Amino acid sequence: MCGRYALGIRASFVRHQLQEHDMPVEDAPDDADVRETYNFAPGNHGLVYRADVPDYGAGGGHHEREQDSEDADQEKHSASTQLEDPKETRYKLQSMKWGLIPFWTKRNPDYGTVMRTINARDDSLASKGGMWNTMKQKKRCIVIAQGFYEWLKKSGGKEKIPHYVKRKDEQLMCFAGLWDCVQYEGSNEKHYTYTIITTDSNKQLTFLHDRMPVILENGSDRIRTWLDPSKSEWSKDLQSLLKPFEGELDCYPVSRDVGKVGNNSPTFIVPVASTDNKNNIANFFSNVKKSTQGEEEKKQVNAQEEEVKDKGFAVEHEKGEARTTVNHTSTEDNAPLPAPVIEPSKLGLNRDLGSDNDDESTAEPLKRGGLKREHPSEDHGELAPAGKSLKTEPYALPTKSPEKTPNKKRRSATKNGTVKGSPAKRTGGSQKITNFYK
DNA sequence: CCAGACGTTGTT
DNA sequence: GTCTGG
DNA sequence: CCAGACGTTGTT
DNA sequence: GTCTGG
Repeated sequence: MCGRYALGIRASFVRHQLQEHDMPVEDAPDDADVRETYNFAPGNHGLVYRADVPDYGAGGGHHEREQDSEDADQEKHSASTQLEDPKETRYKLQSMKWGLIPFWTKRNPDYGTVMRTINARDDSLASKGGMWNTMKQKKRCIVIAQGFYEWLKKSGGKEKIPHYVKRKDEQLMCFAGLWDCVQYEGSNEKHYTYTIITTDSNKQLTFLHDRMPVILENGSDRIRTWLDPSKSEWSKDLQSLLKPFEGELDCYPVSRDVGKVGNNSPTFIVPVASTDNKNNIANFFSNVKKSTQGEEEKKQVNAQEEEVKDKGFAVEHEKGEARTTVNHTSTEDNAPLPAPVIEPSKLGLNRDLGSDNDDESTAEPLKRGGLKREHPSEDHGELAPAGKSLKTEPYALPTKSPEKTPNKKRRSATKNGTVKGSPAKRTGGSQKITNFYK
């Protein structure tokens, strides 16, 4: 649950929104350090809101390296200083990578890859030990999103229909989360990562799934409690915050295209046609026209909807929702939240942010196609992805010399064993092989 | 003592 | 790092 | 979370 | 089926 969400807004906009909700932001990352996308996936760099406390383990903190004791002392000191005066606590937005890697991880083939740590169960936090132990005391945070996706499984799990869930008031969605900071052996680079806490679904969403992210009310005392760095010990207070969302949310089917991670479009958070979807565009039109028999109407409606999409006009329009008139400024960038107007040229455009993995294995410059539609004929050819000409390239990639050992064995990321060869390998340059198995 | 796990989801 | 299992 | 790969040799 | 990449 909650393995994909929408963050099609800029850090600077988020900062503004938070501050309007009495959530101060003393510092924020550059827009460029955050993956601004309607299709935010694990491994991407997202936005985390947290108390500005020391990283502690940040570099391991307890590693036997360098000025360890000096470091620890200093951190302890500044920590206690802050703990004594919660009112002086500063809060900030920070860019972090989704998929938590504990500070004690030794090397790259990380925990996040091997173990799935994009989520943390509320009940796992309740129990004593475990890997969340250190983080739940001093590294609680809020993960910022516009809303999240969930795939409804139909016909025995064969069919998966993506749904989008957002707040009714169009405000940012605040997930309860945990963060950590790690420095791998022999490196000075800090890696900040986070996880989103999940709990049981509320009644509204049980039809979709049995789990949902913990959503805290913007600017609420609950958020303040959750982020309060002076609460450095796990308590009933804190545990009791991790409950299913009590308010009502918006939830509706969206384009299947969101399933493919490379795709990105503001249409992903817009309702898609479906007969039992009250919010969708098709029904909007059918209400206007209110008439005629099924098939014919359907066709027309669909046609109109496509039209709407292509024109870049897509609104979820109904019951006079109070829309907080937002940065309508430049058409240059993605408009905040269910965009009233969407730049046509923006549709189906992948923002060229490159790979969002900060590992050494980054960069996959080619093959960044546009949004694939179900009806390719609609392509206006307006955007020809640069680098389409694989022909001219000698190789698909300047692959790092493929590791000669294709065995599955992975070196532990948490222990020091003696293994020769470079750590962390990914095999590149693979071609397509069809149906070997099965 | 050391070695190894430390997680979630979903599917069966 | 911390806890559990052998 | 979903989509997509799932291989080797030898040559550059 | 299972693992990796995004």
